[in-house]
Amino acid sequence: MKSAGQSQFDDFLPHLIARLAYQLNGDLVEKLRREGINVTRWRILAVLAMGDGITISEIIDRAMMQQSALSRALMNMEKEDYIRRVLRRDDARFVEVFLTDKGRALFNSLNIVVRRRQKRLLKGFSPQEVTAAFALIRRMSRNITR
Amino acid sequence: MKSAGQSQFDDFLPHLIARLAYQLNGDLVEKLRREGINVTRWRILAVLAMGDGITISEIIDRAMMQQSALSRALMNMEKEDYIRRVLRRDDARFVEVFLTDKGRALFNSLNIVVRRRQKRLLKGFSPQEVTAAFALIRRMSRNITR
DNA sequence: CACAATCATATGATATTGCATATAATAAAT
DNA sequence: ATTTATTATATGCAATATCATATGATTGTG
Repeated sequence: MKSAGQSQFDDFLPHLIARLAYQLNGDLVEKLRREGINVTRWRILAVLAMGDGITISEIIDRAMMQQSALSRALMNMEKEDYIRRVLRRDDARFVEVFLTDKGRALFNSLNIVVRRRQKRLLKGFSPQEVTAAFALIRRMSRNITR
Repeated sequence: MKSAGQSQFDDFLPHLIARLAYQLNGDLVEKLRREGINVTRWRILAVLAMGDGITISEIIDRAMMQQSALSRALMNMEKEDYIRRVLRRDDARFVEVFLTDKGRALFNSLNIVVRRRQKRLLKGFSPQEVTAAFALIRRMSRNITR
């Protein structure tokens, strides 16, 4: 009875994906905790490290979070001097967000460790399999957004 | 500069997976909101629907959440008569959790809708591609847990 | 049998999130 | 030039999550 239930779950792909993301996350959380930050803040750092001076709305798309949560996270991160917010000159509705040196240093120190996760995730995959993995995830992503 | 950053992100598989899970989640949230429940509660219902009478610890594994969060969610769901908790006879450390009729009815009404997501996720996939998709996700899952 | 160790769950304190709505700046319309 | 809409971000408040620790039950040990 129990094993039947379990297999029913394992046949449901959205659940398997959620589980995989959860596992990946748990792995990350441990590392981040030692630095005193959480996944939300890590994502913000990562997004900004790929290119700063972007607006809140742009961060939302890339960091996968809600506007209100982001707004508050940025407020706290600014207090702690990881980022700074600057009103855009020609249109003061926009806030442009920049990494401080402290923020960039934190990103760099974590990124080395975090990048290893991809290798672990793809351990034992042939180059073709790696390519296929990327293609598959992207394809499912597109299926959902449309 | 910005597009380079974006592509750097897109080459990072853990991020793509997190994004896909996030998209799936957002999609789910909309449906659940109409019924007045959240993703946490949905997962609990789903896990129990696969087989009840299980303990908190067993739910944790399957529903992908923390013990303290689960404990509180169950407390609220019991108040609202979706589940009930019963101490295990021979070992009162354990709590066995059961769906009530109300809980089961809610699960059934939502499950029909939610199951369609898998079809959408896999839209345009051949049977072989579906098989490959499951295999891939499971393989990455195993890579992470080890 | 007392006593420590272990296990399963609950809870206090605090932080974070989510929803709804407010504010503030700019664009568009009359 | 006002008024109205729209866009971008912030915020009040309630719900939830997290961390650390407490409680209560059982098992093992001297």
